[in-house]
Amino acid sequence: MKETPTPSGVNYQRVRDVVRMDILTGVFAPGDRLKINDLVERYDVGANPIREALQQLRGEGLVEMIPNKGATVRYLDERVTRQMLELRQAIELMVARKFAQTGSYKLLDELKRAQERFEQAVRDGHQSEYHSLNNAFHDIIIRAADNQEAELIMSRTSLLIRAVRESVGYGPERIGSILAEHRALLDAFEQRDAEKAGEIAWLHASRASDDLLDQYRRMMKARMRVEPAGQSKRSRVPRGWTPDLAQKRP
Amino acid sequence: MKETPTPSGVNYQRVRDVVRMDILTGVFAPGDRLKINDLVERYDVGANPIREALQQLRGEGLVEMIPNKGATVRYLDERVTRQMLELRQAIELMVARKFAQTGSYKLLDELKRAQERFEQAVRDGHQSEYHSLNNAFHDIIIRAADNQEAELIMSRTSLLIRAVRESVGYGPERIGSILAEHRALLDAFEQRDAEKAGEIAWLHASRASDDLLDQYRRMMKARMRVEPAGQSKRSRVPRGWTPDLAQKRP
DNA sequence: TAGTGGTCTAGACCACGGT
DNA sequence: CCGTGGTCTAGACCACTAA
Repeated sequence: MKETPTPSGVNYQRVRDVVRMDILTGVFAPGDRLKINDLVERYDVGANPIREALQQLRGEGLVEMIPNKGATVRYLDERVTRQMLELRQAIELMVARKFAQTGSYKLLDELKRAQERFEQAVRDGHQSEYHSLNNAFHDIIIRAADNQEAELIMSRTSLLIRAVRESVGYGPERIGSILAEHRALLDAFEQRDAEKAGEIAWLHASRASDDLLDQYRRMMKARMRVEPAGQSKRSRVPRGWTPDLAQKRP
Repeated sequence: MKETPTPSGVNYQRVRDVVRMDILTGVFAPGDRLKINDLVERYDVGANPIREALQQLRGEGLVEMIPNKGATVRYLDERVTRQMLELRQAIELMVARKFAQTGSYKLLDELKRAQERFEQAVRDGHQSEYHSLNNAFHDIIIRAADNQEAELIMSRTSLLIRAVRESVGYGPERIGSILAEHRALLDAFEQRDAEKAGEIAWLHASRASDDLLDQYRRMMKARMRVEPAGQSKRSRVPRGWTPDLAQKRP
């Protein structure tokens, strides 16, 4: 038994990790209030580790906190989703350029093998593996850029975007173009053409964005039809709650 | 008869804001330990608001925290600085493309006026205004992108990079090319040429990066000469530390 | 005005590093 | 194994809101 069921470390880390997981697995839905007392009971620790965990998750963009009002699971509206996707697009372009310029042949080989595995899975119709194999491909490129700041942003936004993505999966025609775009990217890398690689990555990310935003809108529309007023499992949102949390002091 | 000369809000926010300011104004230097007890005394609050403030600053990238070891002001080595500059470069490209595509003529006018003010200040030799006028120009472009995520990253990294930049200023030849690059960017915007605008912004950011990293290395070398090898990053804080807090109770 | 729930303090607890 | 300093708990305090 090498796997610990609960994360290790000091309490505020454990709470942070398990709340993060609970948010990402849908135990807490977007908009749900995260009350200190509920969490105290749920995780059997005092209020302060809870508060610190929530502050950290706020820093990760998973949670919104308002002084004297409390924390809620961040609600991703279309605008914020678009902003994240644009940011990812910019980073994808940057790391692609950098890979074309400085990526070692060893990494290029690794990338080719990742693509091979992806294509094989598609030929075999193993849909459940698409997402992780696609991620594996992009991770190699990103990690090669030696930019932890960018990596951090990519992984954080991945987590948030996964919530939207996980319910729908890829359409069959989209998979085909993903593979084609990856191959074009590999070509550009092999030619050491940074600008071309960047453009392909940019376009690739752009198509992925359009795809995801499409699905997002479809999801919203369906949800609206089925469930006019959402009510979550544990903590209910107070009546008259407005999802407008974006208020900032200029 | 209660005044609030210090930032308002709940304690952990006040502490966060004032510690941030103290870091950025050099009261706390990179590598300094931020001990809970010192801060408790300095700001006259309990440990927990301090801890929460530090957790938030950690999320902003200003502070490093290690469980059971404490917090230190984040030390920006050359690698991290480069990573931030690359990230900013990617974002500059993205927002420039977006401005060329969707920027209103009103904003374009605003941008031209900002550039005018910048050029005038250079003609008049008002060096102290260069930095803020340059920022003003770029801010217009970034804000037009309607991307709070990207804006947040730009402003956070600005704060961190300012610490390196503030000591040196711009060389006279660099200022000339900055102005030329801005004019080229304005041209591309006017032609609505997104790709060209992106490339100019990319190159512009690239030159700024090289410039800053150059100065960074020069600074390090000078520091090394003054303060040779000695003890490494451990125990950088003198024993009888206790900063002269003349500003504790104004 | 009572209730709910976020915030803060005092002090106990405990991990680590030095001697 | 003692001191320093980070972590956590219990409970008081206080902001907001519903009645």
